Amino acid sequence: MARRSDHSRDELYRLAIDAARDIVEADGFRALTARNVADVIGYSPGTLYNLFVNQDDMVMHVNGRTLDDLHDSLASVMPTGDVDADFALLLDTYLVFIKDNPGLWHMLFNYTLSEGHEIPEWYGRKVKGLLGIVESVLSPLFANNDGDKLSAESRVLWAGLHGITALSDTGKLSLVSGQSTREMAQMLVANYIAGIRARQSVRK
Amino acid sequence: MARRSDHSRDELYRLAIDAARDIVEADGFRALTARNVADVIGYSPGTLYNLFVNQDDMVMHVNGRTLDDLHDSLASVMPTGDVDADFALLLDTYLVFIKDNPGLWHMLFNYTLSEGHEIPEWYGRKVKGLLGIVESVLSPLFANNDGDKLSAESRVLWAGLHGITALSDTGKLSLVSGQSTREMAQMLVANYIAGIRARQSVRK
DNA sequence: TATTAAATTGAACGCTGTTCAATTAATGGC
DNA sequence: GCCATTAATTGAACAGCGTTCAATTTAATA
Repeated sequence: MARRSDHSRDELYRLAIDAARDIVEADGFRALTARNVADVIGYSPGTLYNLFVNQDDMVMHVNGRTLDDLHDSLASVMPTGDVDADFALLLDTYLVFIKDNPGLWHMLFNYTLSEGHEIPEWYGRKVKGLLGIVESVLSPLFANNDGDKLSAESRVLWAGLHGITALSDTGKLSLVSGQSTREMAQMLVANYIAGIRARQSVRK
Repeated sequence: MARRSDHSRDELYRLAIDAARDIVEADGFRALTARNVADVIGYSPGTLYNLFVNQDDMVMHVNGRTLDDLHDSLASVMPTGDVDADFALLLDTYLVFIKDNPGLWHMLFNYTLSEGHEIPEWYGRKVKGLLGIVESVLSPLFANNDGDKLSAESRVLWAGLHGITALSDTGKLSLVSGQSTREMAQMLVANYIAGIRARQSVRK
């Protein structure tokens, strides 16, 4: 059989992405197979290869959507200028997003492209968008002409936070002690921001 | 055929782990299949299931070995009491280890257990050993009776560093700007330690 | 209406993890 | 030295995977 007109190409794309997201949230990203997605949307596996070049590509598109959603979440935080309070809220918003989308968040950072495949350019753009939010919260710490420093510090703090959430998520931090992910993240933020301020006033 | 006496069980275990390590370094952890390992050591795939309960278990054992090697590397750093200098050296030693064992390090943090499988207890013990090294370097910052604080701060800083190395490794940080992984890690360490000191002297 | 072009399928290929009956060799007891 | 037992090893088999592609069918075009 061939050439059904049940859905346009765009509709099909959306169907596939939505099905993929459901599968990932329900059963983890190891269950995200072409046959599973095809079953859910009522098409054959081969059809998916009209939409995506391969599995890596499909995962990247799902991850891209997750980055968009995360951006929307974080963008709801309106900076007041109080860096500590603003960042605390940003952090909690992030942690809520993780709690609400554990499977998708896990795939976002734990699916690894097969050898030789590079992260697409549009993906980097989405990451930059996220970093922009972090920068907007951190910006009161820096002079207006210090944009380079601002973005560098933002990236480092963002990456540092990722380390805590990532290791907690995968259980690779031996979280035997009583401290929660949130507490650890708050410690990192507090010390890091205090460190920025301290090193600025010393002006070495 | 059966019951060759070419190797003892322990020898076989070592053969398998070594072969697995070679495969991972050569072709990435996606190439770490039972058949590939079996081919290298000259046994059949089934034999591997006498040594390991399944693929997850085998990967965990390879990762355990990597943690041991990393521990040995980092343990070569002898703390002088100068926290900044000691930690800088510790960091560089870590980065050298990553550079020398990119495939194994990548698998250590990017292989994810299949749904339902937990990280084994002995794995957590090895991680604790690593954290002990970090603590020994950071300890001059804290009073002798503040062991809890020391280990908490050590874990946070260690996790933060992991975020930077992990995101750099997978290209998920949009490293467009000029700063290298090393520079970012140094920023994190510098600010974090400065933050600890600053917040201690303020004693809020 | 005839022709072209696009979409869809399902079978096929080679790979994967894993299991297990069958086979063989080392071991322990006599 | 022989026999029964036990343990190790195999390879075939199963179900699943990503991916390709000839064949088919329909929509769009002329």
